[in-house]
Amino acid sequence: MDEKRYTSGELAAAAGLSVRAVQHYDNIGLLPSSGRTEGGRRYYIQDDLIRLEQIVFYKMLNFSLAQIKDQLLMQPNTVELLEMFKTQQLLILQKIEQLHTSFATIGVMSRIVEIGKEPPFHILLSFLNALPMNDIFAKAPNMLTAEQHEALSPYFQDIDKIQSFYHKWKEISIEATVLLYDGISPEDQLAQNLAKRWWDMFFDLTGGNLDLLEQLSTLTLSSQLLDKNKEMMEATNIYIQKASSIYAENNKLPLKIK
Amino acid sequence: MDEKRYTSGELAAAAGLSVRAVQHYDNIGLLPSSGRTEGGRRYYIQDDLIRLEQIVFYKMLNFSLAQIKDQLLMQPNTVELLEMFKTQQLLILQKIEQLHTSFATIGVMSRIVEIGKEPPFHILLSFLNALPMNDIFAKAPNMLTAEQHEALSPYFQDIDKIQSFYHKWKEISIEATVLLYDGISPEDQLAQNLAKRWWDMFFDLTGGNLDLLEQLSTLTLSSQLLDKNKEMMEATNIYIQKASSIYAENNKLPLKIK
DNA sequence: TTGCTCCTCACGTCACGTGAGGTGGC
DNA sequence: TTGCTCCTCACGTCACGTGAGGTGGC
Repeated sequence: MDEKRYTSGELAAAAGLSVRAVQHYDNIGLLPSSGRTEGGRRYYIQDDLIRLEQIVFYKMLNFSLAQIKDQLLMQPNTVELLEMFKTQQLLILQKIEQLHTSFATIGVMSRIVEIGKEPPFHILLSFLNALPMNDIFAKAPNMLTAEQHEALSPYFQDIDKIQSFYHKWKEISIEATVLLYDGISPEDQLAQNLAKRWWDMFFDLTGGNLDLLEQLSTLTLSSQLLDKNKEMMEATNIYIQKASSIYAENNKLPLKIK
Repeated sequence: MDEKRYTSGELAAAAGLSVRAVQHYDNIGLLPSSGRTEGGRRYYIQDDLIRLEQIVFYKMLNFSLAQIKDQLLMQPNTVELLEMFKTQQLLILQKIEQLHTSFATIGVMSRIVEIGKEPPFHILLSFLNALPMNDIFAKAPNMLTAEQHEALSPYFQDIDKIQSFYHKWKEISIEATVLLYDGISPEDQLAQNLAKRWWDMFFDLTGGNLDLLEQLSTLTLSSQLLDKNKEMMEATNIYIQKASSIYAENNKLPLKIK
């Protein structure tokens, strides 16, 4: 009894791919056809379709064809598989962080262009280079003092919360850098708007727990940076601290910053 | 008086690129050298460095070299520029969403592999295909009833909150689909754990405002899908509703779901 | 004169898309 | 016999990296 046979077109349709892609997978040995007809056409069987579905699935998880072929479909043991998954997740988080930085920076650019100013490319570029592009999730603990870490850990459980916090932190810092190099005073309304967002960011993280805010407001995420970039980060941090202090006083926030 | 001249190596170092990249930009006309020495070597002037910094900056914002050359550096007017920025931000959000889906799905895979099960590739793949891959930010309003929209809008101001909500929704839905096709009852502890996360997700969004939870819990994000995929989404939604109802009863949550 | 920098081909990367020109299979 | 599917080259995509073999410039 014969098994059901598929042409490459049928296989492609079933998996949502192009015929060309299926041919490509045959060529690189990722999904060899089960044989050829007398006329030289590829045919596939049921097992091939199952393998193809696994290929497509792993592709959607951002694995390369080489990884799929040589590692994922080679019956790895559980430990190896989990290892690959973890590595892949870290890579994905890093890409997400970069994209978020781009997103925020474009937002800043938009606001600059809207008010008819020339964007300070050099400053913005320095800032982007100064950002710790490595993932904050692995590094975050190293950026905090032990005291801060203890105070914060209950709020850093939820990965989305950390991300949200870090994204806001990045966005506010970029804008602060621009204001600073524009010679805008920390007392200016523009800086005070930033200061409000700064406080909101912390309120949001702690759910309004005031006890932690003083502790937290000393948080700076400058890590191992080039000296030149470090200087710029420091200057930005100081600027934000100043603006935040002024905001806290004016709005009688029940806390103070050194 | 001569201007300061840079060799391609100096320019590359100043911008953090390779010499090869600078040569490439010359070749494609993105950054033509200001001239050649008698020996045939490229040289650049101060203006070239400024242009290069703009190029590098836009590259970090995920624009292509072609876009940078033909659109961004061609002195576009404000409207055109803002248009490009907006488009780019949308593209970035879409990429982020895809990456988040991959991240969550790998998490689900890890948990399946950890308990020694065979991953249900076919099911997972169908689920991924059923997800509205287009950006939810443009589409979100269409997925809600007018009533839901009114109730939710105060909570959808913060883009990070929407993202966080959507990511959790995706993750829980994937896991629910797996449980469902594994024949696990909604009363099972595994499903009840999911139900807890489901409620937590809503509590988190509304900040604990109970009035909205009933309204919200009817939320389903199935949009324009293929019929086959729609069926699977519906089944998953019903499964989650069941598990959530049971959870609400058992834990005496002050609300009920139809 | 000795290193070091920079030069120009030209192929490789990654996952196919896109013709061109030909033919199998119902 | 007529369409439609599938076949094999082979080049194109994107932003360079990486040699190979040669030479400018201090």
